[in-house]
Amino acid sequence: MIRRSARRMTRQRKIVLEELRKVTSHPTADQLHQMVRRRLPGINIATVYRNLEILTDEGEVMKLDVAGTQRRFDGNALNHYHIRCSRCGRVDDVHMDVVDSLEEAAAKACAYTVLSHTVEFVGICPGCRDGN
Amino acid sequence: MIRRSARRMTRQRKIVLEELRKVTSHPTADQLHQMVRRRLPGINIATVYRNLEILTDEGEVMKLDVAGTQRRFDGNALNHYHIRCSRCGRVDDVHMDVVDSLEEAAAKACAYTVLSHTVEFVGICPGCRDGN
DNA sequence: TTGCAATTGCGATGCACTTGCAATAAGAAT
DNA sequence: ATTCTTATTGCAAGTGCATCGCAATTGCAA
Repeated sequence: MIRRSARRMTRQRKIVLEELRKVTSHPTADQLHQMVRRRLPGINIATVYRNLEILTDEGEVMKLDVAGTQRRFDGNALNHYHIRCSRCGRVDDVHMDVVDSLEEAAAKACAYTVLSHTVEFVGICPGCRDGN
Repeated sequence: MIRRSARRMTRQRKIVLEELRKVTSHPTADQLHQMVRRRLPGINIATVYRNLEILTDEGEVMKLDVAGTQRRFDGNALNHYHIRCSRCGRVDDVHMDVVDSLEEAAAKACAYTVLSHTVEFVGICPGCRDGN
């Protein structure tokens, strides 16, 4: 019988999750590493990556593979849309309804079994637009 | 006066574009490199990358920065949606209408100037589903 | 034909992420 | 509490994709 290995709630994993949940920004792994380091100075970046992978796997957090740039992470695992600033790379949530009907439309339009969808908007953030 | 440098249609650039237009798949840079190499054995991968960058810039082709995987390229620069197989990584077009109203909704829901959007579906392709 | 900047090929480099491995430490069993 | 198993960690080295510096080449306008 295939048994998935028991997960342990290590200090590292706990703090990675706490710090990610604490912010509404979408930090990259190394930004989060900096944040976590303030509470756990010795933690290694590889550990942060490994835990983010596991937490994503468990559905606790969300991995954002945003267009061609560095991966970012989101403490909110519910599907929601994002917008990325094409000038500074910043990523924000877009507080609009998720359009689940897109998936039905896609299912009709291709031969795949559709599982999920993501929407990414690209634009200019207020900071960049208003010149800073 | 700022003058963007004059572009030259080199043999390399021409063939990169032709090969990419020739297929409906969404090759990665190195897949395209292989294809181009059959006609131009000496071409370097860096040249392929540079040309894809320039052609994207000119709106001739589209760069697909698909979720966390290797970058892919699309000979069709008009906005359309894609679906990625979560098992094999293959990417296909989804022949459904582009929902431009998403951008209006996003504009209302955040403070950005919205420029564009992309939708990516994730699913299981027929080949993987039907067991191969 | 000439001049020259855009482009190429090549190797080196960068960057983000992953992995192998020995040491450490959760947390279940005793 | 103590023991035991094995998941997890820190570290360093490794990967893979993409980019860069530079000298040589080549479009192409004059």
